[in-house]
Amino acid sequence: MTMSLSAELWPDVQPETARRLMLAGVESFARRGYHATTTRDIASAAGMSPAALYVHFPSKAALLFAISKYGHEQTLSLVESVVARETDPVVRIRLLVEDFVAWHARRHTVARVVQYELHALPDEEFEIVARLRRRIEQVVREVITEGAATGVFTVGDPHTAARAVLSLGVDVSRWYSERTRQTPKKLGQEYSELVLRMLGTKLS
Amino acid sequence: MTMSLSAELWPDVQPETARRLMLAGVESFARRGYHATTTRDIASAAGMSPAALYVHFPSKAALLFAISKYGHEQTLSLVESVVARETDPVVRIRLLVEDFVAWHARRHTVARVVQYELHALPDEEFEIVARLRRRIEQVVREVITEGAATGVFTVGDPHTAARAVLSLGVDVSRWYSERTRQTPKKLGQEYSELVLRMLGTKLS
DNA sequence: CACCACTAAGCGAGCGCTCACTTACAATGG
DNA sequence: CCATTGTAAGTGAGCGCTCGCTTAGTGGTG
Repeated sequence: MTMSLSAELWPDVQPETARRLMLAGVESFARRGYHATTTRDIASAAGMSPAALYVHFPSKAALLFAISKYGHEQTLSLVESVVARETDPVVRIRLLVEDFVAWHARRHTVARVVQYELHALPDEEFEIVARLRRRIEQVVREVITEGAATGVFTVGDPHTAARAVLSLGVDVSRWYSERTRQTPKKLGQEYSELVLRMLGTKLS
Repeated sequence: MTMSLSAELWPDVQPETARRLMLAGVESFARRGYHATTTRDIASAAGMSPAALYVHFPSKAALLFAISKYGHEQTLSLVESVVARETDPVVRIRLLVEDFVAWHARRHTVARVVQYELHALPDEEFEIVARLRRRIEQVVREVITEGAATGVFTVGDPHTAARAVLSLGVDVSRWYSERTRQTPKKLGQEYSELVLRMLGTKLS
């Protein structure tokens, strides 16, 4: 069974038209940026009239927020689920980077909007996604801090190391494209090796 | 002797008014993004009337191009000068990362525009800065490839490793701010250690 | 006086968004 | 079983406003 991309990305958004608008929004925002895309762009990419957007979303910014919030929740739960099912810091970091990087490659269009368009959000909505971002960073930092405490990691400052790890993942969405000759999964594995070495681990 | 920030950033741009406009542009573009800033924003930040911009630049896009081209040339020459004065791959990478990261921290406002607003450029201008970017990436890749050949680096794919190194540097401009409790120089040194470990070097 | 940097005023285009209206369809009741 | 009513989803037209940029004119300088 195959399902539409929009249904795969946002399974619990209803109706399908709203999902199509989100998909059109993601693609436009990723290509041209939020401020350079017009509501007419989005609507016509979704095969509808300009006014149709406002049946499902109160504003253009609300559409961006829906995309951004959903994307941040997805990456947070991805990170949290690794921490929930593993305990060894080395394994945690390996799987965490594998999944985080693979997601930013496979979903690079969504990820680009999530990572680089959040400043276009109104203050209140921005604060909500900023909280989610802080939680993601905190999880990574705590794993590194714990590994440093037990001696499996050797890092100067866990804060800086966590920043570096996340930078590597986030930035994948900036340069990755369909033409990249490396699958998301493979890239995630390669990056997790780089990160583990960066954190001063002996590769097992 | 102190000199204005704009004169420090663009010593050979004349007259001073043009530099002030570039500085105002950098600050506006970095804060709100290219498409969200208006020519009125820029002009009033430079203490002039909206029309004054067009005395010195033919368009808003041309102002962005001037900023972007200058910034790319600066980072390229930074990278090339390290390669010109050192030969050991380990030393080259260390200094290269130190300088690249420190620049992206100290000049994070300019760097933000350079790294994240280039898609707003018209096709022709975009192609010019894209060429500069490819040269930067090429230099880094070649240093890593050479180090891998002589055995001082151990990396799976030099292409991926080069991407990772640049990602770390570029992304600094996204999160670094005046309030960051680490000087650009210190950050560069810490990052260069992370990178050397990432590339499989024994720290000397 | 000629020149040049700069301004005040404003033009045409296109923006986000709204409004009056139509359509498709499900529920209700005699 | 059909006529009636209510509702959600969508359209075409266009409003009020702001955008990038232009034009006509001004004041200071050599």
